[in-house]
Amino acid sequence: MGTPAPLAVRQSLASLCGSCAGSSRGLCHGLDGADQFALSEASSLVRLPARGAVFREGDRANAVFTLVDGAAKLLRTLPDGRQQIIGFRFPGDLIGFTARERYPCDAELVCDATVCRVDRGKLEAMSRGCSGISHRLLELCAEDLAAAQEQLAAMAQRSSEGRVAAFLLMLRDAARRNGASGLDLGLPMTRADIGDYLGLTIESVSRVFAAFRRGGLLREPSRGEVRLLDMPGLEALATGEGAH
Amino acid sequence: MGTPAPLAVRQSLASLCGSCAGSSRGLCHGLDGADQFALSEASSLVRLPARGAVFREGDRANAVFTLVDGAAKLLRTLPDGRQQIIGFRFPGDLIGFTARERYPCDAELVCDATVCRVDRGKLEAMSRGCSGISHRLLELCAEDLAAAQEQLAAMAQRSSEGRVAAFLLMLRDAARRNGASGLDLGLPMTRADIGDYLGLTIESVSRVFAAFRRGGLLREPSRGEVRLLDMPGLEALATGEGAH
DNA sequence: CGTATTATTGAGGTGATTCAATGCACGTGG
DNA sequence: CCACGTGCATTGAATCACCTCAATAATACG
Repeated sequence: MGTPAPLAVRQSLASLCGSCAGSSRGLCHGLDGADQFALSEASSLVRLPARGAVFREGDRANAVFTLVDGAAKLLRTLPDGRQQIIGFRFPGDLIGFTARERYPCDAELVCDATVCRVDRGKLEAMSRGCSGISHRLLELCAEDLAAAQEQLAAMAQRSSEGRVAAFLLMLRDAARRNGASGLDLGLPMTRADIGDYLGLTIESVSRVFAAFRRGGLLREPSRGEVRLLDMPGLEALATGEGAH
Repeated sequence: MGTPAPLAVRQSLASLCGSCAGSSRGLCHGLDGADQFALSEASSLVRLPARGAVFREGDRANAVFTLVDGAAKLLRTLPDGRQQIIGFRFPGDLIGFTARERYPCDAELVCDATVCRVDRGKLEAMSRGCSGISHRLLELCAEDLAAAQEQLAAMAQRSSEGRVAAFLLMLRDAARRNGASGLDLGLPMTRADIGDYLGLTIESVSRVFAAFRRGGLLREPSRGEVRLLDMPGLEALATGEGAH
């Protein structure tokens, strides 16, 4: 992990950075070539299986990760054993960035995935040197914060249909950021995951999906896929029309 | 606003910084004397009345504020006119820090308050110079993020009693950070504010308070004051005993 | 003192949950 | 190839928690 990446990996990272610089979320976004190169020197690609943990709550936060491919969930296990899902992460998203010594939650993959691991010490050393990275980290943190607060607002006073609609639109936005149309979505997470995220039971989630299907808002061509058919309808539900 | 603070104010800031350096949350925490002085040079004290706005959603984010005294709420106005309260802030808390160009939400005072205004340009210039401030900002942002995620977890699957209990404990923690016992709390916000924060109606909030009073969990000696009588009971409710 | 604002309390309705049963897809082993 | 088990999703019926609507009470303020 601490050793320099072999040439082949370094090259894949270079191209990776090339692509993630185009995204509005990646770690490299807005960095100049030198910074990007420095970053790729400190990083390594890791392939992990579905249900694998990127890290666990309480682990020493020795690295940050960029999700290259796949999908992950951030979660905290509650005292009574249930899990609260904090959020989902998609390709291009940063995972595990914190100012604390230990990770504040688990990061678990919902399907096979590839992550780009960046050593924290090296990242911090770099961020002291070049203010570009340091500023970028702050931006990312602020963005995460805004997203969390957004979601908070979303969650508190929305009906089950509103929550699921908002969730689907979030999924759509994530897909769009990665170049997809936003009409056909991968839905790698289970109903249980969605429920734990939205504060609903499995059954409620299932019923809402069924209602959306009946109402012509979406289709599910197969397990793990959704096609959104009525964006305006979903937007309306998510925006609180159906708040109560 | 852009002019240097008069000597009297500067002195009060010096003492302010002295006190806030003791807190674990203030902007100055962990900064050395020189940094603290530089910071006080860039700041000014402002006194605002209850219901006054520190800033509004969409305003250019030209400054960050430390709440010196009083209490504030952060909120977003929903399309249908209701307000979603993102969070409450208490003395020592930083308000309005963002990486974006504009504030993402309103900041409104729930009672008369004093804030310490720091010009953003100066703060950023300083943060480029001394990495102490820059790192502190990142820490604060990460802390806010953790708090928001914590609250998210709290909110989603808790009963009304659990939510109010969690809210009271949050208030207690804020009071403790400012040196109070945590038993007698100021409760400057209305039931409506609490409801908008917790995703409950005014009536539900009122009923929960009534139930807590009947159950001997707390007393309300007067409007705007609470005395917590049964911490373990409240903790139990907040921790999800009464999850459903 | 009267008015506005905030808080409380009750009765009834609605939506999400709980409990329970069934369906469906997938992999495994006979 | 089919029987079986497992995990995930769906659906139904009954319950319960919170909301809505409405009236009253307490408090603050001019």
